[in-house]
Amino acid sequence: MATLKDISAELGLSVATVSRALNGFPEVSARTRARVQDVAERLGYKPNRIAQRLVTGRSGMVGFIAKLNADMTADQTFLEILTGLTAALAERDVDLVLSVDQHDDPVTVYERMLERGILDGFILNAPVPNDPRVDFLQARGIPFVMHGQSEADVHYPFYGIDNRSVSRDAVSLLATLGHRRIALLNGDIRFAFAIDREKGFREAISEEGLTIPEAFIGHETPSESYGYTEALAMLSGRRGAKPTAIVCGSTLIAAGVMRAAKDLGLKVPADLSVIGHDDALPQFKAVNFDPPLTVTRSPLRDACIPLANHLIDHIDGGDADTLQTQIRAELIVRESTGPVPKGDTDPWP
Amino acid sequence: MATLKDISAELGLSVATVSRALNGFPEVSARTRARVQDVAERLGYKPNRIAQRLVTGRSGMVGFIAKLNADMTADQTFLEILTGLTAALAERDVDLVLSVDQHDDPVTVYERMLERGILDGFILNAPVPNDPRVDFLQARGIPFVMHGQSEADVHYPFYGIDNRSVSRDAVSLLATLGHRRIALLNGDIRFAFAIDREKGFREAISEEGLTIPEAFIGHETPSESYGYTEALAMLSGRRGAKPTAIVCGSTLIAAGVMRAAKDLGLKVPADLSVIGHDDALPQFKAVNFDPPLTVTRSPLRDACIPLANHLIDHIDGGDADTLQTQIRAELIVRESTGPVPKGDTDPWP
DNA sequence: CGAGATTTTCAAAACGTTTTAAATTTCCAT
DNA sequence: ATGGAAATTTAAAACGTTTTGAAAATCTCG
Repeated sequence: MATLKDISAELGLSVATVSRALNGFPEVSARTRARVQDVAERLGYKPNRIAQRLVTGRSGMVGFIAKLNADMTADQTFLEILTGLTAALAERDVDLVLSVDQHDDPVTVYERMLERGILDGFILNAPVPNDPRVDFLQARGIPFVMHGQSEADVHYPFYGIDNRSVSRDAVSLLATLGHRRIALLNGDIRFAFAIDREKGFREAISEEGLTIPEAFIGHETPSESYGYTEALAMLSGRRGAKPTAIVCGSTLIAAGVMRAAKDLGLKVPADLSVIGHDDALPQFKAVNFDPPLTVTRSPLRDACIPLANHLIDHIDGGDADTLQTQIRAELIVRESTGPVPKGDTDPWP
Repeated sequence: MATLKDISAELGLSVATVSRALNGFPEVSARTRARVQDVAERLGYKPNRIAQRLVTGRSGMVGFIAKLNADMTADQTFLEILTGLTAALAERDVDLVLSVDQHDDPVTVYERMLERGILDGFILNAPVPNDPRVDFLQARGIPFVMHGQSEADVHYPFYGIDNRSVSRDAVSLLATLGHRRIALLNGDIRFAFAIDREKGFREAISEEGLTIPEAFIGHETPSESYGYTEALAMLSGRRGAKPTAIVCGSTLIAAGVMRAAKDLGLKVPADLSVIGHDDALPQFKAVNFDPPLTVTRSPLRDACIPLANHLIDHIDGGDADTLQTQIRAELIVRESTGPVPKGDTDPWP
């Protein structure tokens, strides 16, 4: 591996000048810079990250810790994020150090990774209210970026979608179609995104002058089978009046709901409207549902580039408060939503 | 962060002695060592990896590159390996740098990660015959460990199962049960594991004095739907004589096969015996199949610790030829295999 | 007690980079 | 030419560790 010394020896310059020339410092003459770049190119010089880090305190490496579910599985969304993230970070010459957390204490893994002293920062996802990781990292002054948001007024960089609006848009569409009995099958309520979705849902429901019985709000780790069993329970009439529309926390849940409808002989959207939130995972497409699923959509992959940029900019000294982005998910109306069935326009009893 | 200098200053020793004391060098007196360890403990000293790497040439970081499928997905096995690997590496104080490869050229990502000069080695998986990554890394003298094996006589560390025996054990069991028409639904034949499975399958078949029509050997990226459609084609009689037993490359394929059997009104194992290879993914258990699936079993998770150890030992100078392990998968007979159906004992026509 | 051997400790160099402070060169107006 | 300002380059220090070669301390035994 070629070093600065090799280049400087070749040109009879000092390493300092070579370093400056390569790093675009203004005080090196154009001629010298060109000669240096030439030789650097020819020798295939790449700065040694390790040496750089030792003096600058930066390593060009950030950490990501994947939290496993209780059943020791991780979901596809995690893979999706990982894929996009490594690509986005690579674009800015940053590497990703990964750890998979199988423990219960949320911060010990962060602590352990920090001990080695090789990380410039972290990417966090799936925030919970008053996320302990935030306190931990802020207390130590470690930069991080959050995918999503746990509270309203925070002072760290984040990128995420407006989850309240996700539910509001869904409810608003359904209300416009005349639906009065709208159920919610939400994601795991421990997480901020699900809390916000529920909040937005309740707000929108009451703004539409509607109500929502507690039996028709559910939340659990998204899975097809959760959607199936809950929808079956709701649509069978076992819980009283049946919903005419179900808002789903994910396409996976929506798939289960649609299977339940099918098994009960209900037509979508004639008898039941279904809407889901779509993270746009490549292996599971809402548009291929039968009928194609109406969704609020925000591809996970889209989050990766801003996430990487926010973090790196913050590490580079960027002000946290300016590195906050919240976008609105797109509402895509397909064929799983339709007018409320005639004669089914009563509100919940 | 406490440094060696802090400790040496506190004790009035040189940093050299402190370094030696902490690293277990024999020439430091027991008394001094104890004092040093004491202070190190009290100050929470952790060696700075970056500085260590600069002088030793070791970083304590290894790379893993996940290759995405054509449809941009990655499978659960990848997650499983990642989980086990980060845990096993952490046990020996090594970190995992991850990259997800979305390109076609298999080595460019390795090249890019090497450029940064921060990796001690790589963990490779899913070898193909004459794997180009092997040539590339060997040419550069970069240590690596392979999960699986592509050829018989290799000079790099590896850990994997004997895939020929996987098929042989399956065929042998089925032959003992009287089956004469045994089909194979293998994994993606580009990979060494699938090639070996097919090789072992053909060997065992001919050793049992049987034959195998080409129409009843299939291979594709494992999926439930692949198992379903292929089994449907084979069992419908569309291809001529039907198999009485199907050997599956994965439990996923086996699940599809069993669904096909069910849809055709065939009972397992009365009408059809099914056997699969089980990587023991936590979210998908062969024992929960209906009926419980007979498998050759080798938990992916089990590979992670030896994989990590082989690599680290190799980086530490261990001879590659001694760091090679091949284990035999366990045959677990459950209820998806049974005697050949009476009157169905003819060989393939 | 003292020479020699052994054990223990130390100062300094090294790894490859960035950066500070100082030195040199170049340029411009007198 | 000359003085001084501006532009460019340099030597050296620093980051935190390991390691080399030498020095100091301790032990051994006649």
